[in-house]
Amino acid sequence: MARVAHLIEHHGVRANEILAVTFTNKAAQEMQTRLEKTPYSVKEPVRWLGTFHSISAKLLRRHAELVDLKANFTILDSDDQLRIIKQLLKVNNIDDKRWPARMLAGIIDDWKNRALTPDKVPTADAGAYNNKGVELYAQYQTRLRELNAVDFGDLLLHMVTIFQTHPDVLEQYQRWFRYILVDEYQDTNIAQYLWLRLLAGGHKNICCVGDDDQSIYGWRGAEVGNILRFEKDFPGAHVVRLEQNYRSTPHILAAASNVIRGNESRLGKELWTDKPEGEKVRLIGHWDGEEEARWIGEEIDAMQGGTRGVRPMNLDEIAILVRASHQMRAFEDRFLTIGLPYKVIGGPRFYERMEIRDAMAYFRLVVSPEDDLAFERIVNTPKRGLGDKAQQTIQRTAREHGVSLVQGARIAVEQGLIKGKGGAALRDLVEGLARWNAMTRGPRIEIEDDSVIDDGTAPVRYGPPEVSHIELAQIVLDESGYTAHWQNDKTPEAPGRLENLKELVNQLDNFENLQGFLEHVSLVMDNEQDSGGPKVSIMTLHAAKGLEFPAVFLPGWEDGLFPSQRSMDESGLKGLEEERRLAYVGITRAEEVCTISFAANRRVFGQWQNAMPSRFIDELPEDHVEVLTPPGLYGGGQMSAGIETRAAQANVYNSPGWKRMQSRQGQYGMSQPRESRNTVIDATAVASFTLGERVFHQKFGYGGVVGIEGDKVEVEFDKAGTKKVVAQYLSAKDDVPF
DNA sequence: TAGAATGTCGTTTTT
DNA sequence: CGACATTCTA
Repeated sequence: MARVAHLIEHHGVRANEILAVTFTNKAAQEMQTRLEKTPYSVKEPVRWLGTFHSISAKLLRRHAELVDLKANFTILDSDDQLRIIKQLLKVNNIDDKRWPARMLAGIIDDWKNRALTPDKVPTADAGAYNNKGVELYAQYQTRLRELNAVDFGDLLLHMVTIFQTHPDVLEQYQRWFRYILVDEYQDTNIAQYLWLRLLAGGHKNICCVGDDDQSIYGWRGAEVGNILRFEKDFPGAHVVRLEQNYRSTPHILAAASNVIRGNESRLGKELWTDKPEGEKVRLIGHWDGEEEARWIGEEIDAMQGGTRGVRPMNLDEIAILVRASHQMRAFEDRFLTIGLPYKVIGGPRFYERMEIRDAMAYFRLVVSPEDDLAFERIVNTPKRGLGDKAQQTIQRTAREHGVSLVQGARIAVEQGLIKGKGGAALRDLVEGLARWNAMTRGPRIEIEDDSVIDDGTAPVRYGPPEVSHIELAQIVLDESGYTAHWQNDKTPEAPGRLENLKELVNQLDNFENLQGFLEHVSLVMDNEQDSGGPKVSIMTLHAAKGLEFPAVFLPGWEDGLFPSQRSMDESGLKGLEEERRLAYVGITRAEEVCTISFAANRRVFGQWQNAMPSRFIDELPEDHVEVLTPPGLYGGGQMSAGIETRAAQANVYNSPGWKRMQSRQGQYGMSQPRESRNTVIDATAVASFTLGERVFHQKFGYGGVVGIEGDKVEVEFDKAGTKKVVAQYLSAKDDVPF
């Protein structure tokens, strides 16, 4: 960052000649604030600072017509994307059981990450998705154009295409962005790399910051090769190695270094620091995931109260970093019960919530009535008595007339194709949409020819709207019945959803019109409202990239979870090494205190499963780690309490009259617990693992496969939940005394 | 058509 | 377990 400021200060570079690119919005914000805090006198803001995606979106709006789009295209999220793909599969008579839509979405994303348009997909990939991948990809792109929409991948891909096919446009931006700065370069994929290389092609004033040991996005097409090839791409590049670390204590640094040493493919570097020694990295094992959450909760309390032997910590200084987002739940549950304030970062985003997406769909339709996806989403939300049949009628009418769904609906209403209550409700909706759309503009002025219909081509202009976009948004939500829908809803979530809708409308204040707002929401907005004082952060290791915290907890270090079994199965050693880099990233997020933990037992899909401690734990340097549990047994003392708790819980869930309201997206109504679930057993066994020279023993339980140094006890359940020992290769309890 | 019951399957990681 | 699809019922 200082580098940017330096350019501005000493080389007469103007702030708006700089293009600064990050991967995440958080990093962009961070850059912005750092820039403001810099010792240099930056007078004007760096205007072109943002993520690859947000900058690409801005550029693409200027040149949309070059790729057959209109400037007001909508940006689809992965939900919309999936819906379109499902529709395509249906049209093509493809069984999405055997060939899931998700898979195709992944393949398409992958191609887009590699900057491959349908015509450029290499023949080697022709077999993808049952030989139909490329064909469907082409259809998908066509459909997106029809909808005047792009997905995330398109934002970059379209810009690369434009740069490649329109040298004049490219040159304009090469002149414009005379200096380019890229953060986290090790995570660029091919599309991003081309994007950068094209833009920097003329002047080659490009500065990239990155660390090959922190490359954790291989699965998203990131190419560490980009960073290794940098000097070749930009001959004469000056490489600066930064090996002094200003963040972590020596113990933490040593732990991280020792783990990452296990990787074979790396450039290799030795980090050092002149920070005071601090405390060792701490390691603790637990009986199960709930105990782990409980223990961490207590630790945080103690840290906050200053009774933990380290300086008193503010909740903002503490983070819990998990491998997979499902791990977050145990912590949320626990922290809610003990009233510990927390925030989930990078969890479900604000705009991904059902009510926000519904509201946005209404806004989208108001702004652009041809947005069929938005129409499909809200025709029957709130319930208007328009079921499958009615919706099919609308679809058919639209198709017959070659018009959008809204138009189709209007025709269907006029021709009386939909009878009864549904018909009346649809008429209301269609009329409402027309009315609201008209409210986005003021009165029509400068009519040159009365005979010209306002179809978008007529030379008409409008005065300023009479209603502000904020009022309009409120009107749309109220008149459509959407607000009432949630007011009448009795589920416990309803008040929160109304609250969110209010927040959504409030946010509009920061924008000039609905359009600008829609763009912001789809690209930037997250659920961080940062209100109500300091909070513990809970996030994935991936989301923690680039961040730092005085105190970090790293739970769930079990083989299979971390390193992730899937990563190892799918990518072998490469996968394992990426997992190890993730471990490295995790440890190095900590400035002063780092606590690693694991649990012997965890519930997976409602079944108890157990796991060995992560192999990365074996790679921790003994001298820099303090093991909190004595080398006897991990979590042993908790066992009986654990089983009692769970048995009690199972009784509640399995009691015959027990019912529960469901109130999730799309689903409604009551559901009963199923017999075969919530099984509990009390089988225990012991396994050992090593840390440096020392051997530790760990007790497992709860059934499933119980591992003992290669030998095992297997337990199975029948439908009624009766336990049965399938195989017992070793007598568990007798082997290790405890 | 809406709601209720039953069936099936999945947990990496994200802009 | 819980999300989602499918099938059954009023």
